[in-house]
Amino acid sequence: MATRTDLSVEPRTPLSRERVLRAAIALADERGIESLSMRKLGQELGVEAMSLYNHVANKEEILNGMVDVVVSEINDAVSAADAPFGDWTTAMRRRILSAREILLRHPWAPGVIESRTNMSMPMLGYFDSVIGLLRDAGFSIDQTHHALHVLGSRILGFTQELYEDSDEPDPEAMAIFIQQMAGTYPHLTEMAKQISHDEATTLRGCDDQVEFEFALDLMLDGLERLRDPA
Amino acid sequence: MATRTDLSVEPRTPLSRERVLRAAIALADERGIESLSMRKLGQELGVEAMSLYNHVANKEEILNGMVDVVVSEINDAVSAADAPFGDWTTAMRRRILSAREILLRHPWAPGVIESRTNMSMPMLGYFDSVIGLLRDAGFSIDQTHHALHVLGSRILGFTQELYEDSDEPDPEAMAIFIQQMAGTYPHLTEMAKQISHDEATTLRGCDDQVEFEFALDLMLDGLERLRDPA
DNA sequence: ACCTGAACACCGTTCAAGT
DNA sequence: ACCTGAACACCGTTCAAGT
Repeated sequence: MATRTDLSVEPRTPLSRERVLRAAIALADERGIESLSMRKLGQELGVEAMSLYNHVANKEEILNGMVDVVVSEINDAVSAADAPFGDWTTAMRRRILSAREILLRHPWAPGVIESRTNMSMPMLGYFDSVIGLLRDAGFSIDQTHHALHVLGSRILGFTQELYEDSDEPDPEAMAIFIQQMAGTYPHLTEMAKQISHDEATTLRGCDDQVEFEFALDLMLDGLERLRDPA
Repeated sequence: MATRTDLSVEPRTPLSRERVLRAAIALADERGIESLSMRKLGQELGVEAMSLYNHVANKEEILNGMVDVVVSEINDAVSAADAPFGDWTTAMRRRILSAREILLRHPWAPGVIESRTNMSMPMLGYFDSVIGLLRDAGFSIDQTHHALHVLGSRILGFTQELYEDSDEPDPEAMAIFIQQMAGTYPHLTEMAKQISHDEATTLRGCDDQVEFEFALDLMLDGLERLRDPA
């Protein structure tokens, strides 16, 4: 009982670049990106921090690798959901929303993606297919370039969250805030009042998914108008 | 010559919260936000790092304060440029572009703003006036809320830069890249080719100001259509 | 070939001690 | 009231030494 008999099956899986990346992603998913240090990652793998350097050059390369794994996941998802018919807006819409689904499972990814300075192959592949979709729809190269800037990070399924609503709605604190700030920030309080009123139905400050799709559709509409000038 | 006579004028200006923040902003502007450590900031002020804690609670509060200074700068600029006539799109356009002008002088600001978790008074004031502008233009509260999500960080004058083009254009490396990647990423190379061709005129990969304004105008058009449905 | 311990140069921050 | 030195608990990373 005290000793494992079948040593050949689980003989302390050897370290590898892939295993390091998988562990890093799991750690960031579960405990947040700020918990990802070389020492803690080593600990998670039952190894000293210094051993990691046998498989990755440095922490920066771990972050690069983590992004690549996630973007590859996105590439697989969108190419699986590829349908060769329908207009380009619905194709783009579906693609972006499935990218978003994946990124929602990796809350650290947007920040890390943003901090990368070099394009990796999975990322190049993703953008190449997005550009292809727009070109096939009839956009000129210039228009396609503009479209990428319009959609921005939304192409990958995320947007900059200016002050994400705190996890706790805390209607009482909100009520106090509204009362105190009514004089100083009349327009803001008016809006906060309505949002906290709607809260009964949506349970949160605002429904991020709804807002994401609203903004996405507005941009796709604007681009569609650009493509085929009346 | 060796001794300063007029000691009363520059008798080693006493430390203060304001002086700490000003030095922090100057340091981040000149040497990048990654150079902003308590020890280096103290050094810049001719003081030990630990002295800073007499004027700010911790580094987090320094970052909060830096953002507040910059956002106050934006508030001053937009209220100075306030004109009570013209349609809402031109008013919003001017406001956002002058915010952008200020943020371009503080390259660290977008990242730090994004990492804040609490709204400060200057930030609340800025958003209140943006909301007021939209409400006065006739948008409903819901529409105004959507508009904020559509514009996102663009309201403050910046957007997430997915891979900012490296500072050095390096046309030779670009040519090699294009040749190597042509088979794998056909659409991307087609676009890169055109961009590096235009480079003669624009001197950079792409003109960020032009792209920012293009995206902004597309969004303002989309919102305007929403406000007054035909 | 892979893993380790000790060490280095950095962090933010606390605290008792100085003036 | 303000500043300081020493110290603590953390970082990423190097390197000589182990097996």
